[in-house]
Amino acid sequence: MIQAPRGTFDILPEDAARRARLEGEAAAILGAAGYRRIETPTFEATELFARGVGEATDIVRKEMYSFDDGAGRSMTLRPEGTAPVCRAYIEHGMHKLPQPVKLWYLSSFFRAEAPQRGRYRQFWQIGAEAIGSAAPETDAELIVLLAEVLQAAGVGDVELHLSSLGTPEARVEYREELKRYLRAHEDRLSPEVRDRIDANPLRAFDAKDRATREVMQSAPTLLERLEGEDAEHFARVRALLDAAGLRYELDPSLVRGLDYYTRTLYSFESPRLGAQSEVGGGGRYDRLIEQLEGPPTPASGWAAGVERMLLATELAAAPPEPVDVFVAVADAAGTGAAFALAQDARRAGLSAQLELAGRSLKGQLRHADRIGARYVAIVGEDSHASLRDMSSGEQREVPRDAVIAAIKEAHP
RNA sequence: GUGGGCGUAGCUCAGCUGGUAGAGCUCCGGGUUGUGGUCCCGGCGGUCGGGGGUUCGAAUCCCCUCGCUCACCCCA
Repeated sequence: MIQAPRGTFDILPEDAARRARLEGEAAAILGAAGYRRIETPTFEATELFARGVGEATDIVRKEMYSFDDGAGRSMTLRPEGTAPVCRAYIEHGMHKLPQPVKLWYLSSFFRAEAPQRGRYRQFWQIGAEAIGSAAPETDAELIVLLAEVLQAAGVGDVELHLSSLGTPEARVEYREELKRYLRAHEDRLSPEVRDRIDANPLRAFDAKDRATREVMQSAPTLLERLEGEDAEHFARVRALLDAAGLRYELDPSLVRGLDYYTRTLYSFESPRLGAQSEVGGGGRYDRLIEQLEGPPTPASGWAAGVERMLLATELAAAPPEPVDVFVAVADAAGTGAAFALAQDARRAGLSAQLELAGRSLKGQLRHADRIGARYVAIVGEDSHASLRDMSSGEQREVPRDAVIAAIKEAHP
């Protein structure tokens, strides 16, 4: 049997209905804040991610689905949304629009990871990006919007972790300090952390290894080294969140695996999830546009995992569409008339379903009951139809061409 | 890539120490010679994940393999 590829899944009708609801909630919240929808291609030039996400990241090093497009160019199924949106911003000259340009998307992404609860190889994210503003208000607003989307999705009991990375220049000095500290305690670090001391020392804060964690407890943090405008920016973001009544925890160990982040950094964690507890997160990325050969442009944004939100919520599916009339056939002679009646009913604005499985009349009535049909019109060979009210059980003979009017009269 | 758990009908599962595959739900038909929701009867549906081995005999024991899943790692 051919199965869906490992780490992928089918979205069956019931699940699709839950997703449609989630999409509606997000569209309303983001739309009200002036964010407009954008969709970018499912695949992009590999170079976009190599440069945008960072050559040193796990995503680029081992998680991309890349392929040759047949003309010698390397393409990659998008592993994240920020770099493509920035590419579109640059390509369409959006720096000439009023800034910031506020965009949101709901798209699927692809990463070749080992699947587990809340982590898939094709997954969906809702994301929002505000490009062209360095203001701390932009970060705070984005965080508040993400909190609202999560709230509307039914993911209420989340914890917000907040940090700041400063600017890359400010980080250089700190990185050296951290490297010196790690080397001094090298013997107690896990092998993975030790191997990354030079490549990515900040990731040591992420380690789950016990001895490493103990070492990191007394490690110098970037948060305490923030100075000047970086410190002011962060203080302002915090003040705005405080004023908005949003609770958060300062988390100096918060480190994201994407290279493009600067300053503000955050994640929302849900205790209802397993090991993959992050439902959404993001931050500021003031250098990315420039790195992709656009004009120097500050920006900020986040992404939230659709599957993770759905795992952490009780959000019910939208109720199924009501069926005004089910057109049943009493004998084969009536099938043509039944077909026409169902179509006429739909043109008249009713929802109508037709018997399509060759069921017995008893079976047709049972089916009509299951799908919640309000009326059943039983069409036979003569020019009349039996119109049955399924809730009362009352049934009367009606001229076939008066069936629709009779239903509309009862349910205007 | 590494480790734990699990793979029996479309779904949820039973099948004890090996004896020749079962239930409930779903679906279809009938009871009502043209009529739903309850009830009754019947039917459709299974290479017991796959391969090999032990045995007179394997869903059951052994080995290998594949898949799913949770975790490490990483992240949404």
